[in-house]
Amino acid sequence: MLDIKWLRENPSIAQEALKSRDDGIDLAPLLELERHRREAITQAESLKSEQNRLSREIPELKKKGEPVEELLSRISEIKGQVEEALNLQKSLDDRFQEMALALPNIPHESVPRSLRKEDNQVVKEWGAPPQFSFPMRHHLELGEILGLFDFERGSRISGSGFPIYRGPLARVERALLNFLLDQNSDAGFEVIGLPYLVNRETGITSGQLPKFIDQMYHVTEDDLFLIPTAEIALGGFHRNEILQESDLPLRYTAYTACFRREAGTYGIEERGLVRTHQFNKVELFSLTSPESSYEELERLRRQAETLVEKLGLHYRTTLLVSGDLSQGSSKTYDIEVWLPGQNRYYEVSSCSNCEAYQARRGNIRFRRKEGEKPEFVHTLNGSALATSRLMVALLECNQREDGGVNLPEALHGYLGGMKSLEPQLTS
RNA sequence: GGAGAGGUGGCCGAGUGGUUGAAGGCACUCGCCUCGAAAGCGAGCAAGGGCUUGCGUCCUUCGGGGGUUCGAAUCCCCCCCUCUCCGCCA
Repeated sequence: MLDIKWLRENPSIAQEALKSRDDGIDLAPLLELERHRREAITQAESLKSEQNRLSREIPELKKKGEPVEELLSRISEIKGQVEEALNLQKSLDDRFQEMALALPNIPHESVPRSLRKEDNQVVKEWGAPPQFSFPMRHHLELGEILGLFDFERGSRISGSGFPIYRGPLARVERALLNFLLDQNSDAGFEVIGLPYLVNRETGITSGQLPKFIDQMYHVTEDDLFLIPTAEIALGGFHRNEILQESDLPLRYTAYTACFRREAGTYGIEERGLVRTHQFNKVELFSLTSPESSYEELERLRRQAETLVEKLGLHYRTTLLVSGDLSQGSSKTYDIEVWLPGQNRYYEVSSCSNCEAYQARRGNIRFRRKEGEKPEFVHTLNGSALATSRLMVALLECNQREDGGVNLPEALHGYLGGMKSLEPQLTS
């Protein structure tokens, strides 16, 4: 949600900024509707005020023992008008809310303006793509050799896109999750355990609802939604709160399973673990004052990069152009690891500053000083990290000629001495 | 799922139809007092929104939504949440 007052006062700046994200956005109807809405409010409130004033005269007349019939008929007359005005206001307001909730955030000034994701800027590269002196294997092949996946039974019990990890890989993922949480915790992020199902209001807070409802698994019986990322649940964590300035920044990290319907996406080039309906992810989430949120964004990015570095994976960091930003973000860095099997980089982390976009939707505020007006906080989120693609990278990048895979040193302590995945001798 | 109790301002807590946005207390802010502080005394202290250059003024809000009424924190209905007991269950 954007600041409607700001929008009203800076229509051309806003329009231009939004066009840089999506050509199709036209603010004019929204602003027009907003004007009508305010007129309707003024009208309804002045009528209501009159009704209230007349009502207050009744006890006085009664006290004096004078008749109230005439006054009552005047009131009932005005009541009809009040009701009519309120209905108009309500319908304008509903339409306005609907349009306003659909608007994406304004890109930060440091974000390159372009609608083409090919224009995303690589701002950092670390390490180099692995070179193989033998025929490189796709992670599915390695999985076959090492007995790591069971896609068939995964689809038997759930459907396609619900992979099953077996044997050592299941343990490697657990090691990864623990490693990631420990690292984040050491970096000052509070580890919290979250619900995976959230209510509608929480979905709206993060910007996921109402627009992307078709991408979420929806439990209609209870009107709950399976989270596509822990960010959604974390965004709702402080909903409707007024925090103290001294509370900020608040830093959280959480592991959750993530659920995405991925409606409309094709999976042919993304066989295996690259795109699935359910995956595991550790998330970072910060709430800060407006003036420190961009500093915080760099912190999140740095934290995520450090994790990839400790795992020894080649990556690059890109600054997304305006047209590639997600709904709520003002500025986003993607961290992408190289997947030899796909012959391209794939996102393992996305770090975004949503500024006040989510805070406004979820009414998350803070007060600088006793007696001062509350202000909206800024919220930031970053994956640190998503494990399925990480595991693809670990498998494909660290493979040996015999099909075995060496595991990074950072995980050894979490694996009870296991340092590699070895080809099975029996089948 | 069944029975009961409850949900009021940053917190505690009064309030069963009429200037109650809400007594009282705590916390907080300012002033007096004091060398200074505490105590004491006095004053202030909800959020959102409309109109207004401003002073200000009006509207909404006592878990959420509907209803009754000229008027609802107070009465009625539905829902949500918390607590206790029972049932069921990882």
